[in-house]
Amino acid sequence: MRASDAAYTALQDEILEGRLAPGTVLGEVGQSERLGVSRTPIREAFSRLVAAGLAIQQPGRGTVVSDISLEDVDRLFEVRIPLETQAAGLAAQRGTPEVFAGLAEEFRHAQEAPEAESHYKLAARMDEAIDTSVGNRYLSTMLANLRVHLIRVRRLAKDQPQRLAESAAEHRDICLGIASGDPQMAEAATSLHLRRSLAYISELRRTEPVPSP
Amino acid sequence: MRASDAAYTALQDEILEGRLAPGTVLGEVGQSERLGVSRTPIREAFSRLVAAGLAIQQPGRGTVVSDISLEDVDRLFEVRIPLETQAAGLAAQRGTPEVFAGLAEEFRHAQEAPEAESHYKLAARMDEAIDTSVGNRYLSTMLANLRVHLIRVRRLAKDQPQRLAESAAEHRDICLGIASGDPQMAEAATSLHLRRSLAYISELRRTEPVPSP
DNA sequence: CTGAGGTTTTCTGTATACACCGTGAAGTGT
DNA sequence: ACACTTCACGGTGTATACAGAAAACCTCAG
Repeated sequence: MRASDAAYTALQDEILEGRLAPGTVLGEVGQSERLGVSRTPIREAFSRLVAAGLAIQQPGRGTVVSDISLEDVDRLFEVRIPLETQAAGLAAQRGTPEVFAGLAEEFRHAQEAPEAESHYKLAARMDEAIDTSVGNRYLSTMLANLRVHLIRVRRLAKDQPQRLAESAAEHRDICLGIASGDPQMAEAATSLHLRRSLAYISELRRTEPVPSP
Repeated sequence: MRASDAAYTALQDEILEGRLAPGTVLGEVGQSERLGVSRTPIREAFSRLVAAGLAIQQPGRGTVVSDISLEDVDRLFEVRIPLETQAAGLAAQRGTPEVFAGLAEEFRHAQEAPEAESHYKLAARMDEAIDTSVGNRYLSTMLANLRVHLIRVRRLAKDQPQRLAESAAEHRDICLGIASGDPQMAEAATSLHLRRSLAYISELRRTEPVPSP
């Protein structure tokens, strides 16, 4: 493992988990001392953080953790909905039906016993299956970039068990649509799922406008 | 101007212009001597090239200029069509109609005297107007990443004057759709333009499968 | 002539030293 | 008392030196 990779992974995890709050100023020397590596790998890690959108470089002040709020959810979904819809449609055309039929079955089980950790694990496997089925590196890269930010959003909108069960059912519909080989069905199921997710988060935002002062 | 920025700009230009052919191995020491800077800025430039998808890091061999072919056009458009369609629709909802009405007028003039340089300049201005109208940094970032690759594709598919005139007319339709404030009209015009562009490039590929041995 | 093993060379990854810029604070002059 | 200037400190940007590893080449044996 390269030191720069380790530094990037550590910093990314801390930002995604909220341990490094938005607005925190990251100094090269400070982080190099804290993580026990030289400034060179830290610089590379900072560059990658900026490229991923997790931090921004302010001239003269240094690198600061980028801000994320529930307001960004709308803008994230404006990109996510068309991209994931397209991905699902292409997966329906090119994927192996048995793979997604199996995933649908797993989501059926997950629907009965909603649990956040395993749910997101399973959803990640579905995303991976779609990625490999589509076989488009440009699409995969963009979706990967998006998912990093979605992890931060997920922290802001803590899911309730009821929503998790609904989400599992919607994921199952997506898998069934892909397995059936019908692009429009897969696209419709994906669009429905994402719009319901967005509606759920928007409802949360309306209920409690400020989750953390 | 930082040395790392200069190095990145120089390398990006050379890759986009084809002076650095795909498959070329870029050594840190070689490029540092050629560009007259140290290895440190070169390393940062390489990282940005890899992040942009213009180069890939092969373990042990170094950084090589990524391959681009007419086969990639299909995959690029699989991402471009949904993203640009979404952007046009959002611009129709949020943009200033007068701006796009003015752009439509400019495209009408460009349609009468097709010229590649000014055409792409004008198209870039339209993209910029859409970006600012939408006001979504995630969408803007992804479109910017895409456009880098589209420049390389443009080199492979040299436009004929007839196609340029058609393209100007299609751009004009997009601007008129956005100016009218009708998202669906803007989306339809965008989808039509992109699909016709793709069809034109696909026709080129069918005609001359190997543009450069 | 071919293959395997060793050596050499060149590469990247990391650490560190130095220079420059920007900012902030303190002191002085008005 | 306020404002302006200057000095100092911390920061990033860049250069370079060193270590480890991998690949290519050369040599020797079969």
